[in-house]
Amino acid sequence: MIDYYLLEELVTFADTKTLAKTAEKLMVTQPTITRGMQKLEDELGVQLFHRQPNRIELTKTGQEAVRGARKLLADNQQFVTNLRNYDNSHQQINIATVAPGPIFVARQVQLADTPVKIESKFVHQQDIPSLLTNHKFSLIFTNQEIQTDDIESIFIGQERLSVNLDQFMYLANQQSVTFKELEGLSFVVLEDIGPWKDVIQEHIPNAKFLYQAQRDALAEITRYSNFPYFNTNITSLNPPENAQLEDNDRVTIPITDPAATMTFYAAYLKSDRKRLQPVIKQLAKKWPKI
Amino acid sequence: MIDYYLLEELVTFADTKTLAKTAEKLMVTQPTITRGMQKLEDELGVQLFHRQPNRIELTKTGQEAVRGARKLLADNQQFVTNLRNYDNSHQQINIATVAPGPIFVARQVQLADTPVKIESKFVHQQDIPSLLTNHKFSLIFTNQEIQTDDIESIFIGQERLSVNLDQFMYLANQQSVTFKELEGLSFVVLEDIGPWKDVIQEHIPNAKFLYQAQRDALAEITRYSNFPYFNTNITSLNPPENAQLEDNDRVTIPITDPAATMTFYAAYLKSDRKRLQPVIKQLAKKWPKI
DNA sequence: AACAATTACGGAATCCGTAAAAATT
DNA sequence: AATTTTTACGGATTCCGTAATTGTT
Repeated sequence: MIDYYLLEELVTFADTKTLAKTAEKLMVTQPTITRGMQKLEDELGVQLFHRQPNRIELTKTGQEAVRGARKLLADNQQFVTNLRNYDNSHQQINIATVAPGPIFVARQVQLADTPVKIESKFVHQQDIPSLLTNHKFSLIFTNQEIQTDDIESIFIGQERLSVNLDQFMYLANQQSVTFKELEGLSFVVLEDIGPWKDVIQEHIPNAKFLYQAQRDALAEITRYSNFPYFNTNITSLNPPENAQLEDNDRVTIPITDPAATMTFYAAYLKSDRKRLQPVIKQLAKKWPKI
Repeated sequence: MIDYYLLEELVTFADTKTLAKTAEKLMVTQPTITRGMQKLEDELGVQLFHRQPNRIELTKTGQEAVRGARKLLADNQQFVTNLRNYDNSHQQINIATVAPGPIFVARQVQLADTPVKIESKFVHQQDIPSLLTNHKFSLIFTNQEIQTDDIESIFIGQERLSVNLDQFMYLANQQSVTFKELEGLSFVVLEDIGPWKDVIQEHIPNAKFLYQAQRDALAEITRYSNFPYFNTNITSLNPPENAQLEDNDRVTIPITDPAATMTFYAAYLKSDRKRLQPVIKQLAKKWPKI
């Protein structure tokens, strides 16, 4: 077994090209590195360096050793972080999501023994497998099903987009609207809404979107202007302090296009299925029907 | 970075279930293991064990740590052997094959600077990718093409099976034979002939095969009996000491079935292409045409 | 009483830094 | 002259073994 500190010295040498700079970077003295590389060669039983009195460089085998060493070091690092994530995952249930909606539902979940923690930043669809297998999160809401050897996903519920209009707006009397009918309007929209951003940008022709980074800034704008903005059947679960968004001068009208309805699944490791069962049950139950 | 000796203690504990047995297996004293596991928990920052005064067992996190540790240890081991193989591969060219034929051709190869070493045991087709990427061999003869991200294979030549018959045998006057015509005969065959074994067993109906492990035992039998045996266009490259197999009382007749012709490719790492080019060139050149 | 784990202390092995040397640019 | 690697030696750190302690079965 090769000790890590030797691999670290080797990799640093590959980056710095001299033993002196290696020593400096690792904050030790040159002789330490000299001995380290001698020991590494000795333990591996292969020649890693071409040596001249004033010059030392990697052999082909040495370069191959560097490649392997980099991987071993990265794997060791990964092992530690994975394990800490795993430990964390098993003292509480960490939930993430690709879009804001499911957060409101997840907040309603209460478990007897296990705390539930919800990540505020959204994750990207393509990162979900590694985030689960690395135990960074135990359960991730996604709008695309995932099935792999280790991961499965289960239907949780649907979120339908509505538009919130000034009551005197010409569309305000309709029971429902389509994206097409919203053509050309200017909307105030939260900056970070995950895949919804693509949905509205693709489906509402010639619309302008005034993106707001902060939720309270958006609330402020909608209160003192008549810009339309978006709601869903899920945002009704907003906590009371955000209830100011409910405004009598405005009406909420559902959008009927299929693209305005997003289906959410909960993705998790199959090995976690049993542990997560009560959470998933509550989520599906508390999810507002359309 | 976690030191390997701690991971080794952890893995051994998982196998033995008590610190005492762990110590015994690793040939150290119990306190060493106690301290080691304490240090490991401390460095990882997670609880690996449920501890009672007289009892210690892995937590769930501990079990996860064991899985990770096993992999890290195996990877470290693999790193060392890979590197030694790599070093070896770059001081000589190591050649292996799935069938005996190409060995005779490979023996003809002579390079100015690099020695060529030929593995006597045959490898299995499915092991070729790992044998190449682990640098166990640099070039492997196979009868199936291989193309992956790292590996390519190139046509080298064809080997055609002939049958060697007693000159007074009823088929001995023919210019060629088919497998079907050999039906029901008893053949003396070398035990280890790779994929050829399947070929003859599948294609010659009701035949009996008297397998011989040793080449000289087979030579002995064929000399003092009139059992038919097999040759190919490649075995003509046999070194003189085996030339005794050339026997005037016998005739060699080619088998015309497509299955009696085997196509060989040389598989190697794409990164080795340049280094192997002269060998491959010689091989293709010295390969006897059918 | 027997067994398993832990703690305390002293010794051994390993690793490191300082100083000096050797050789090149 | 300046830079780089290597060797020699003494000190510091870490790791280990022996002995003793604690608590359970």
